[in-house]
Amino acid sequence: MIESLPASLRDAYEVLAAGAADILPRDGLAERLLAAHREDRPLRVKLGIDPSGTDLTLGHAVVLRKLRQFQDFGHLAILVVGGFTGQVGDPSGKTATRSAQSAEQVAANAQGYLDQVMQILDPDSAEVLNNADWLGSMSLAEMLDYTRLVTVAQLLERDDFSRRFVSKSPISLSEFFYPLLQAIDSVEVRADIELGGTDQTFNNLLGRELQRSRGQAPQAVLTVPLLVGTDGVEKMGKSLGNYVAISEPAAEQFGKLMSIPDTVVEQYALLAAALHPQQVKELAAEVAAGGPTANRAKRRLAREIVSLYHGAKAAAEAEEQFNAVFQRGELDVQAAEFAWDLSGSVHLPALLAAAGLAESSSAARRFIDAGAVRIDGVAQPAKSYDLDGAALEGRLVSVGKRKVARLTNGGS
RNA sequence: GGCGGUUUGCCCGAGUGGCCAAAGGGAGCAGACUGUAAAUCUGCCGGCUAUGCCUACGUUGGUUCGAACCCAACAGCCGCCA
Repeated sequence: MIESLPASLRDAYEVLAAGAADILPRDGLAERLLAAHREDRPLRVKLGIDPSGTDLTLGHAVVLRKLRQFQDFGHLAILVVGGFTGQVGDPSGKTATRSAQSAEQVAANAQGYLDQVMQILDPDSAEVLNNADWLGSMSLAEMLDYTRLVTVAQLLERDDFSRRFVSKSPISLSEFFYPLLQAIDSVEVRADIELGGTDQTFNNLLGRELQRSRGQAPQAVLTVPLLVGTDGVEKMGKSLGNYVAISEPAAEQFGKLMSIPDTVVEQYALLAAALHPQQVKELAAEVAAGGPTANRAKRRLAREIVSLYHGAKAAAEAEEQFNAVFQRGELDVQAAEFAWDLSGSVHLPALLAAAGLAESSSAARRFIDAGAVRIDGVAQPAKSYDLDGAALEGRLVSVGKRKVARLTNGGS
């Protein structure tokens, strides 16, 4: 199948298949690409989204980047907002019943969420639909008709359900409906392909069944893997503090990306950047070479990713700032200002805590004693907690290499 | 419903009446080295303008000059029985 693709589709296939955790059925993607080519129409590529209030991270962005690639090859992104399913709560990967969101909450979250999503997608070839529009008005008879296509045994095969079943923790009937509802979406939007994380595999495959029953060509399913966090071990997530948010300043992103372990550079290049699979291979080889070559490769990766969200110019500036601060050991001259009463004697631990450079004044003392606190780059001696305020005005105070503030006189 | 066990800091886990802000490990943070990578070494890892004070060992109450440690009740978790 893949071999039989015309040359013009080969490259598209290579790019679109790159980084996928799974493509089901195996030749489904190639088959759909061929069909679109034959019929001279764009593919309808579905992605279900559950707007949450949070900032998008590079982890969330993986599947969106994949969708963007489809757009770049002329296909149509179909975003299905879970206005209805959000009220049910996705049981995927959960070990307990998930708290459902009200329709109002979903709507409130949707706008800010979509704004972020559209930084990655091309809004001109994206359709945003809300599944409340068809699920909300569906008759019970119609619904029951769909339920005939799924058996309980099938549902129980999913490991999140089976684990809960075995351990006798409750599974509400509404949760059983979730995969079905999501599958009905595929019928409604006539999806050619559905994207999702690996945890969505079951739901997405169910879409095929329902489509077939309604006389549609079953969608191909393409799942993407989870992105590992900047620590290189755990999955990227807010609670672990190992994430890079797409809305973060360029310099922050650059720095965080430079700190990822070598072992995950290839993964990031594949999943978080917009590089051709060929370029990813080159990058991986450079990292494996070690030394300065590896460093250059990682820089390139960081530049590529930062450029996606802030543009090439900002990425170059971020790298320059990185060089200044971490390579030449200069202080970040663009440090935020912090106003504090500098008349008379100043208690440094209290100042550091108030400026957010330390979590508490006790922690600030520890930093001072450890030699991590510098004033204009000069390490503060241990146990020296009280300083003359007049000598601090306009100075740069730093804790470690990342936390810096410029002091100004003010405050109460 | 009955009996037994268990509950310690971000996580794991020692401690069973004063020497306990609580061993050890992991994670994390800082310093040295470096490619803000890895590996390695060192220090820190409850709060407080601080040679002391305060809060903390599931919750509440009690015994005691003194409780993470003993007692009681309650709650959570685990096991056995019904």
